[in-house]
Formats: sequence, C-alpha cells, structure tokens
Amino acid sequence: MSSQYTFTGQFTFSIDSKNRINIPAPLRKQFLTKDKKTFVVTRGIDQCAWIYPINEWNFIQNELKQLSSLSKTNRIFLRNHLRHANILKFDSQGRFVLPQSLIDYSAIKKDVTIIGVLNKIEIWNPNFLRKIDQSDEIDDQSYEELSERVNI
Amino acid sequence: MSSQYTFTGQFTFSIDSKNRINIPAPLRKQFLTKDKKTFVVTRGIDQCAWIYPINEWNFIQNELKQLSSLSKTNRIFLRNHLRHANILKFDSQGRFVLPQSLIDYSAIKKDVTIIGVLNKIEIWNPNFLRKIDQSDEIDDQSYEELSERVNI
DNA sequence: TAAGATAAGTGGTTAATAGTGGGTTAATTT
DNA sequence: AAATTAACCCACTATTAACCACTTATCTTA
Repeated sequence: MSSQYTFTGQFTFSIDSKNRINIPAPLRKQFLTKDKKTFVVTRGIDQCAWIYPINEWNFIQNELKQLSSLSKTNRIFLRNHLRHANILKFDSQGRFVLPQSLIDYSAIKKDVTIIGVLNKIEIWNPNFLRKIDQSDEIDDQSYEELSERVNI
Repeated sequence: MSSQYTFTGQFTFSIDSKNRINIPAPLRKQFLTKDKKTFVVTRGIDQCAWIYPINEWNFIQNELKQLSSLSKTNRIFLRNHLRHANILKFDSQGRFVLPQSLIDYSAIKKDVTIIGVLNKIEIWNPNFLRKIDQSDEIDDQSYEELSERVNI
C-alpha cells in the first residue's frame, strides 16, 4: 500500500535558542489527526534531516526487516539508518527540538528550509539546499531512464 | 485513463496588491463541481506557473510514490518536483494567492496571462509568453514526429 | 434595442491563525 | 543535590484567510 501522506511545499523558518523548530502549519495538519503528533527524525541520505510520521516509519521498518544482515551493505545501511532515528512529539505549539547530532550533521545554524517530499519532510540548511539545487542537475540519460518508470 | 478536464482559452488578468489572481470564470467552472475548489500550483517546466486540479495532481502523486529515495536521481527529482507544489483553494470570489516563490520564478509584475492547456492551467508574464510565441516555433521535423503520435 | 438583472472582476477591512520568543515548573541525569 | 533537559504556559507580532462592498461586463427579456 502506498503512503497516505502528501507533504509538499517549501518553507523557510528559524531554529530558536532552545533548538526548537516549528513545523509549517500546512504540513503539521497532516499529523494531528493521523499520528497524534508522533514522528521520527533521522539522518537523511543527503546532508539533511528526515522526518517521518510514526505510521510511515513503522512501514519503513517492516521494509528494513527484509534485509539480511549477512550482507555487509545491508549491515552498514541498517546501522546508519536506525541508530540516528529519534522518536519525538510536537509540543503544544507544534514545535519539536532537533537533536544536536542532527543539527551538526545538517550543518544547521540559524535558518532552516523545510520541504515536503510526499511521505517525508526534509530539514535543510538553506545554503546547502541552494547548492544542491544548482549542482545536482539530472542529466538527460537519467531522465530517459526515469521516463520509463514514471509517466507524468 | 485520460483527463476529464478541458481547459482552453487565453485571458489577461491582473494580480492585486495582495498577490491574488482571479481564475477566469470559464476555467473556474470546471473546478466547482469536481474538486471542491482545491488545486495545486507549481513550477512549470517553462518560465510559468502550472495549476492542476487536485484530482489531476493526485494522479501525478501516485506515480511519484513509486520512486524509491535510495536512488539519487529519484531524490533530486522528487525534491524539485514537490517542494514547489502548493496545495491551495479559491476564496469565495474565485481567487487564490500566488506564492511569492512562483511570482519570482515566473517574473510576474502587474498583469498575468492565463491560458488553458487541457488538463492544466498556465500563468504567464504576458511579455514572456509573447516572446516564446515568436521564438519557440515548432520546426517541420518535430511536427512530423508529433504526427505519428497524435491524430488531430 | 433598451433596461433590468445577473454574473464577473477588483479592491479593501477585519478577524483568525501562524510564527517566534521567552519564562516557569516538572522530570531526568550526573 | 545540582545541573541540565524537557514539558507547559503565556504573550507579542506579522501574516493570512474570511468577509464585505463596489464597479464593470454580460446576459435576458420586454
């Protein structure tokens, strides 16, 4: 079954002196009914933090359980994916504190850019996202391959 | 299944001091019954904004959900496609506020040209559309290729 | 074709919500 | 027990969304 979440959009917020980040209202609304404000923050594969609603995370965990630890790739992947995962809740204002390890990993200073990517939310240092924006152009070959799988 | 929408025509309206744009009545009528005034504005591939009725967007979203974020190409593609997408509603007058990021992207000042393109609506800076009109002529070769796929 | 009625486009005001900052108390940790 | 962290509360400001009003255009019908 595919995800019930449809996070989209881009927002630039600030992180406060207590390392709290406010989740933009349009994204936050999808949590209130479905997940009782519980979610998981973890390392993104790129230099950012990923947020999954708890339902979504449970689904991902089931996927990960399929991976045998006999494979070295699997072991490394599982370790890095799981050991940085924090289960958190929003406070009454809709904020949460981003763990220091993820602040460091994402090189976040004062401002953060928050983007919705369907089943997850990404937290970026705005400068890094801008850089990726420019450098990580998708080449024609990749677009061709993509076009065989997605028809939009 | 092909789209149920048949947006056509061209209209020139103005954007007001609060960044609101009125959707021309002929186009708007197709929303009221089918989508409860909900739609998605996002970046067009050319220098304009695209509007999809929510039904259309949901179809696109389902395609995007098939892409795994373990692939780098997928991650970049998903991010850039989704972060500029805003889910919006018309106000009681049939207007919506165009997000600043899209105003910038489309270089919209005071007037906008709104055109219907079957399953989507495009919002243009009138000057840019005029320019494209002249420069982006389709050459004969491309017409030949098109003719093999579309019979009109 | 003229007049009235209806719909469409535009503008502004008010009320509600969202984002941000900080303080106080309770809970953990060392 | 002290120190740090987390939960909770309150408050200010800016932005956004809901509402109301007016003008222009279009349609209808006498």
